[in-house]
Amino acid sequence: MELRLYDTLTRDKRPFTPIDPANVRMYVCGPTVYDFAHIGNARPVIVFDVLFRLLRHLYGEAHVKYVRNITDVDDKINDRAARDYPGLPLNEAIRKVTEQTERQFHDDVDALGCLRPTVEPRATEHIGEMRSIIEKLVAGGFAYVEQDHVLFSPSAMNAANGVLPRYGSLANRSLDEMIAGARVDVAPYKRDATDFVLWKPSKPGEPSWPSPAGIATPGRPGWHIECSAMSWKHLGETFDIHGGGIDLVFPHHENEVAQSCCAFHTERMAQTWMHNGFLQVEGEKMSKSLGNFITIRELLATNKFGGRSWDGATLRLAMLKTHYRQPIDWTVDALHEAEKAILDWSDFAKDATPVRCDEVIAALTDDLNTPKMIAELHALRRAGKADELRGAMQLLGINPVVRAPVDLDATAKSLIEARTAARANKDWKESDRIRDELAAMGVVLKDGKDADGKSVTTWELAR
RNA sequence: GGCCACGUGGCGGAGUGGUUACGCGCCGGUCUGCAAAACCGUUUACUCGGGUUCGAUUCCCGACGUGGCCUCCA
Repeated sequence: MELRLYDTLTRDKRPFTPIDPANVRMYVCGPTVYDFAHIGNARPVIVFDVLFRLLRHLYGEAHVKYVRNITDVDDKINDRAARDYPGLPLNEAIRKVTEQTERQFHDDVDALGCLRPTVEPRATEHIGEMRSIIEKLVAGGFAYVEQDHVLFSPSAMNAANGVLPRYGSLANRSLDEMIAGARVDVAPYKRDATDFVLWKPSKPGEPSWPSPAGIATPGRPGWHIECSAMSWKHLGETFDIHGGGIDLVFPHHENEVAQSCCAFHTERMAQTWMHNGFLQVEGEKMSKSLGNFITIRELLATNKFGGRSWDGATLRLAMLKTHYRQPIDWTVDALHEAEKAILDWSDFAKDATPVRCDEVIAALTDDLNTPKMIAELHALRRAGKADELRGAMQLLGINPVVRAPVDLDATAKSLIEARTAARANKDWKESDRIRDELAAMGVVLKDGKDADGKSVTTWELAR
């Protein structure tokens, strides 16, 4: 089965051919660990988890390496640490913040049914690789030292001959366009407005490491260099797939390409660039100021969104209802719809034996067409193919939702008995009154018949 | 201002140069004492204006609208 993926760089969908089918390599930009991940953060995590699962299915579990970094050096982390642990030395406080946030992140994405990546490297454990790349860039004439900063020069990159890509090719804009569009003052240590920071000096008390390029003052890395360093360490100079949110295309991924290709003299950093679209909440951009900011944890464990909590599988299916490159509108209605399907499938396939389903896989191989895939799941349900449905759910990480068995209190039980008696006497008025009373208590009755045609009443709790 | 993406039936959301998406909802039916649940069935679409074509929702141009990037951001 041929896998086709859309590449942001070439802006077309084409057959995916791994550099080495025995070692398919994917890198995805992961979280900056300073606070709970929000539902927008969950989108790339889920989307690329589905791709990871598909690649494992196509090439074998042992032949796919998925790297998702953890950014644990950042101003936001420093601010958070100083705020939350004012009594501690900054470095100690930072470690508390990053360790705790990393745990929370893992708990959340586990609940969403995501597999752990093969490697989750931390930025602070790859400072040596970052320094090494920076040294190569300075030696190659692509970067320069100024006021204890090391800066990358896109114009030097574009002036160089050879195999290098043109700076701006991923973001599809020229250097001139970037200069024209720049709306911030150019820092005094920059030669050109488009130069970006590879390394910067640390203020006293901030995390710091020995600086590269002969700089005496200890410093810390710029934002973009970590991904070049970690992908190099764990995947090599070039690899197959690089993913992330579409907002990362510029400047983050453009700069990664510049760093890696110039350091290693390569034509491409990744063979395929994949970017998921943005998420809105109830038709509006999610923001703290609008009051619609929502974390994964709040969806899973509080009543903040839609007045109730939601299963991880419901959130996952709701996320996959929209193709990953489209913008998605995160709504309560969509969650209700996803939950209806999850509960129905879970019950329908609860005793099934998972078997593979080629139609579902075929939908995914078309650039992760998850809406088509979901249509195939509905088709399996309609056709009564429980084993295939169960197998497809398993492959996709959609874990069946099983409600913990609950018991009714004595009052409700006696009411049900009283109603059964009333029905036996054809006292419909009393029967309906009791049914309404139970409904008000949140107990929904279902009248049916057993195999012998005898009247049977079952119940369930309303949600 | 520059660049990019998108605009499908009541709603969500795929896809295609000529044929059923799918789901939710609505409506109808079966079932039921009546409902609910369940099952079955029906219904409605391709922003607007040009162009290419035997034929366009699908390709091209333009308009309008929405969103994103250009600054930290999934």
